[in-house]
Amino acid sequence: MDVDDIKNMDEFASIVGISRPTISKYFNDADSVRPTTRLKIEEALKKYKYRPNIYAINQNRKLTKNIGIIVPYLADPFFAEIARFLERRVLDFGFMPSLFSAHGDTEIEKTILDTLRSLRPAGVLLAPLGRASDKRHIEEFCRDVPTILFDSNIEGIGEAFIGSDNFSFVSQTVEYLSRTGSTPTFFEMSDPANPNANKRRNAYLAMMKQLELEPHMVQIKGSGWEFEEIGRAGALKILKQDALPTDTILCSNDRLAIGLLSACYELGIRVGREKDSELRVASHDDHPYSKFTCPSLTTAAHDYEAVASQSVDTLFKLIEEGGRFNNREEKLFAARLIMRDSA
Amino acid sequence: MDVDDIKNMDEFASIVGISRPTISKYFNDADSVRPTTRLKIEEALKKYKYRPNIYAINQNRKLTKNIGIIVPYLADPFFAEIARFLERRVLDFGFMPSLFSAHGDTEIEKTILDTLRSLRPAGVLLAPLGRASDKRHIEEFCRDVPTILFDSNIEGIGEAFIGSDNFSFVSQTVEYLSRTGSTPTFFEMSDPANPNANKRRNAYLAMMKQLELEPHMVQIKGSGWEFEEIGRAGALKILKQDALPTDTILCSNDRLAIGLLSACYELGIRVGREKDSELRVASHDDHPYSKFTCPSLTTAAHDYEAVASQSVDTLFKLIEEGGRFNNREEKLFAARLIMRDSA
DNA sequence: TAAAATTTTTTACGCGCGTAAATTTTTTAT
DNA sequence: ATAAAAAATTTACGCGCGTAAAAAATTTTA
Repeated sequence: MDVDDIKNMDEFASIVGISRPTISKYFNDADSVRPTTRLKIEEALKKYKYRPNIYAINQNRKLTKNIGIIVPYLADPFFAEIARFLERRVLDFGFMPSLFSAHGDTEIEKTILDTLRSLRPAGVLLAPLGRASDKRHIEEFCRDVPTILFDSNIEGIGEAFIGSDNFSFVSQTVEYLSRTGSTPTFFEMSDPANPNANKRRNAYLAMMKQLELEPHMVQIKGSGWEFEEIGRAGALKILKQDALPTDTILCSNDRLAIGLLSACYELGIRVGREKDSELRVASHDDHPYSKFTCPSLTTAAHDYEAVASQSVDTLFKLIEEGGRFNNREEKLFAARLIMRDSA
Repeated sequence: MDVDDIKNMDEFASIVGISRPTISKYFNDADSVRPTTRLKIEEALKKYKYRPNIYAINQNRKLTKNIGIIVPYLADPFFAEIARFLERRVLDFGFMPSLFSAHGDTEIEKTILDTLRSLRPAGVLLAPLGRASDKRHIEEFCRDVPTILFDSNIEGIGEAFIGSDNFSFVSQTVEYLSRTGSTPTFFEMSDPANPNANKRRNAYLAMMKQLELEPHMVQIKGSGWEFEEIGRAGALKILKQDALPTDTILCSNDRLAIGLLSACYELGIRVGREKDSELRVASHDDHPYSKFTCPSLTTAAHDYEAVASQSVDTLFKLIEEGGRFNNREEKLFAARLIMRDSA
């Protein structure tokens, strides 16, 4: 008989013939009870499919089994992808991920933080908006909830930061481009909201200096998270003016590059590393779509898996240690150069 | 003084000088208390920033304020986009959205359903995987939780379905393509997991019959959710064999088209409606990236806003009516033809 | 100003489970 | 076999809030 009108743990306990506290213990850690009783419980579980009430559980536990995951913009496949890895890994630890997107909006990010606080999560993985974030708000949140920052760093906020080593990204692309052709011109937004963008700019300048090459920058205007459109509009303007200092472009990120490549196509500018090409284009991130641009995009790839794993592992280490680290760790992962047709 | 060591509603009540049941009433509906007391509560709320414990609330309410949102694949920007609209609208109703992605996996979809059941949500918005879904599992879920299906229909499951009118999509593209050039060949996966794909195929055949044109189909192999890669691989094969019946392609969806366009580019096949073009390509969905393909993609656009609004509105109507409709409504929205450069 | 209607308070109980302490039972080691 | 260790049980309390019913206070209406 498939009876599922079991209302509470008491009823279930009396059906199994085991006391409620033991059942409770089982649900907190299945290995903490004797194998024979565990078997009895699990057999009964299949017949009667009872589940403890989540709200009653979390009301009494000091620590819930929730892990908050916040990304700045989920419509960006890059974040959707990393969120996927994070979710999986959180589930592996037997915790429950809750995914939120700030949709590029400061107020939404704050609201999410407030909401999350009331969920009393065991920990939070936060990729902040960046410059648009309300730093004080985040800081206050981090005082109450064990939080790991990823992707975008905010100095001194959160118990640790896991991200990508922007210098590794840019040094590889710059080295490759300058070795195989003319000097790369750096293509970016003039006033980027993301801290990685600034680090990439600095890395470009440092790398050019190191190679004793003259740096060139093209900075386009735009705000918000519609990077493809910004890149496209900016590129159309620059290309029509014929204002490119060199015939090689290094984009700050792939989404700008996607926009730039569409502009090149529209203007009939051949992009690639072949002889009849007028322009080479490379970029950073290995965006899920960079394989399908025209031509396919040479780029520096994140190690999604590593960043996600390290973030989650660090968070659980943090939780185990009571929510505080003695010193704020920063772990950065190197890039892997992906050679495709655009450069 | 900014004191926030208020532990429970009792403490807060005594600080405000109002009884706890009244405070409780206020949090359930701010308008249900006298304006003067409401003011008193809200002033105190600013000073002491107390929030009722979410778990204790939901334990005793028959109905929580949670709304589950499930999409099949969040790394697809189409779903990320519609999820954004849904979240916003749910928040407007004063409810709390919880977003989940099945990541294209049947088991994950089932797990999400089980998880969601234990969250006792007031209602659920579900875009199922499609053919890969465990129909019985979903059906069982729908018996317990008021559920609206969107995007992908499963006959008879859920209290209503909100989606796009595939015939409207395909009829517009077919009509346009056949009027302005040669007969469109339908490009699709041979064994699509999504029910919309089947409806689009049927719509294509019906429309061709209506126009008294000979239908042509190119069906490529592939499974999973990496549609761009599938489209690209399939297109490379077909194009290399020179096996296209006509010089106009209508893709079942934009993601396949993105892959196809990258294959065309690689093979040096000029796509567009200009005289020197060899191929015209059109598609359906108005994917966020279809504006940036090379050339930009002529497509039929979803009314994201309308589908999202209607879905949420219908869900709340359902909740108000106690979780059951007398007859299962199906509401379909027409497409809008977006003319770009590819056809 | 009194009566009627509304709001608030008081009182009291229950939700489903965590958890601690003391006791009993079962398992493992000697 | 007996002692020691481990696991399970019993007992009992608390978490923070919803909610119902009755009484009291306030506001509105006549």
